[in-house]
Amino acid sequence: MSNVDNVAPLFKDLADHYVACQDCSLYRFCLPLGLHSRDLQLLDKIIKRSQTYKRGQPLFAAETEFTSLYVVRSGSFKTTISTSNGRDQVTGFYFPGEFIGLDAIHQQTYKSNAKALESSSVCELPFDNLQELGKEMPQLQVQLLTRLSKELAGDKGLMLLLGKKAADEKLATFLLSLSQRFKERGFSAAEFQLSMSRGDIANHLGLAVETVSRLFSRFQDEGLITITGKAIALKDMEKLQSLCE
Amino acid sequence: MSNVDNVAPLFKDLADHYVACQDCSLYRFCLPLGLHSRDLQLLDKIIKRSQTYKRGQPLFAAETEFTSLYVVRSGSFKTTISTSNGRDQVTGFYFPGEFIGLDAIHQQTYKSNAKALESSSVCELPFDNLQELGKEMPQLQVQLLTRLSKELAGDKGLMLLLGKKAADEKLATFLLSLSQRFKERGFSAAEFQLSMSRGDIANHLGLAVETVSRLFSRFQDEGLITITGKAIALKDMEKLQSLCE
DNA sequence: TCATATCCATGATCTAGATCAATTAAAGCT
DNA sequence: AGCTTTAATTGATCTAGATCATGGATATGA
Repeated sequence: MSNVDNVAPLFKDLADHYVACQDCSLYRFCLPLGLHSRDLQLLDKIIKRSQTYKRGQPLFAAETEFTSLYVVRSGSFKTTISTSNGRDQVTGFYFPGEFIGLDAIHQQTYKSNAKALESSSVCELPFDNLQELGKEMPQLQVQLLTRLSKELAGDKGLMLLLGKKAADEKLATFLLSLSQRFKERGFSAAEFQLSMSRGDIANHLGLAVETVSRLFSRFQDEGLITITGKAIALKDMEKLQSLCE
Repeated sequence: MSNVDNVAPLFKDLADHYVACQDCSLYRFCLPLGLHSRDLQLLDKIIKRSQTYKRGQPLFAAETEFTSLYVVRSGSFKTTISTSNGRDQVTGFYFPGEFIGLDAIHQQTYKSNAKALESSSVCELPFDNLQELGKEMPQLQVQLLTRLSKELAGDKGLMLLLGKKAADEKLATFLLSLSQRFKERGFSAAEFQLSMSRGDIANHLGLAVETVSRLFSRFQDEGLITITGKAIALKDMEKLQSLCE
């Protein structure tokens, strides 16, 4: 997640320093929520925090062995799945506190590709260790279940978007979803950086790049947004909202 | 799930008689898989098995309080979500052994509508009881997690379908997905009844009814299938497969 | 059993958004 | 700093599939 000058950089140091769960600014979005202090320390021990990823670097690849879940610590990622003939679909964008890899549990194989969109870091949760811990920590299992359920609900919403919405409704819905997630994390809901390319946005929404580009221009002409490169400001949230239906 | 004459009716009596989990023909698809006999009996006790639903009857409605997960025992269901202005998207079809309501866990509110497509029955799993049980039965939690993960992976596949596939690819993919699920359940992979309407299929695939109707006719002309009303036979699986990409 | 509603098939037409094409603007690299 | 590659914008054209329209087939129900 990129910063905007006028916004408090809540997460800026996460990539650089070791931060225990209990001191982490992501605590309230994250897995440990609701765990007792003792349990939290046990969880803390199994988390690998070393990794950082550069723009474009893969976190994992489809069809490789599932070993770990990941939680974004800083930056952002995208996931994609592919047809056998090479077309692919961006299935999600992931920001600090969000889980990546949940759809790999059932077959013990990653089904998606995950790539960093900018310089990013993650907490790695080796799944076997997590399950061991879960046996003595029902609360942890509940958290995991809740996370999975939340992603599932989000994906149903995306199915509605992909199946039933017009291009402008899709883009408006997408922008407000980003806005909401930035807001929850203490960033400005109105101004932020798009860490993903126009192509990624288009792909994710089931549109052509050109359509997204034209819509950005049109939205700007209509006073809904201002956009310069990757920097976007939402100027008329109400109208954007009404566009989502 | 409807029957076809030449197929062994594995599940035919489930709606009529009480069947304990350990005697249930769905056992190997279902939640109890891997539980010890003692645990199985405990699970068995919290399951409500009374309900049957007629064609069109709701199992639950969106925006109502989440109380239970459901597993289809016989028949089939569809789930839908709606935009505020009344358009809706069929998010899934559910057959015996499949879970309904998993996306409601995180907000304790059903997000979707679930409706029976034919005379159907379910096992109701009150979620609070299930969680109580989960505290002493890690294996149960693992099963739940796995189920959620599987549905999540399926939905990512649907996103690929909705976002990137052409109409004929969508329909072929859909038919083979049904075929696969029938096969897993001991029914014919080649001949089955479509319990859902053309409209439901079209909606689910992000198409117009007319397009689905035309495609069924075209597939029949091309010798890929034969279809008479709700009865369909897949005549050329290889070609259908190659259409999916 | 007949009536009425819903579902399905097929043809004719239209359009949102894809594709093609050319230009400009940013990012990376050495 | 300049060179090369990739990303983004904008315009012109095309097309897959939506929409509109009609008639036939299947259910539902008094």
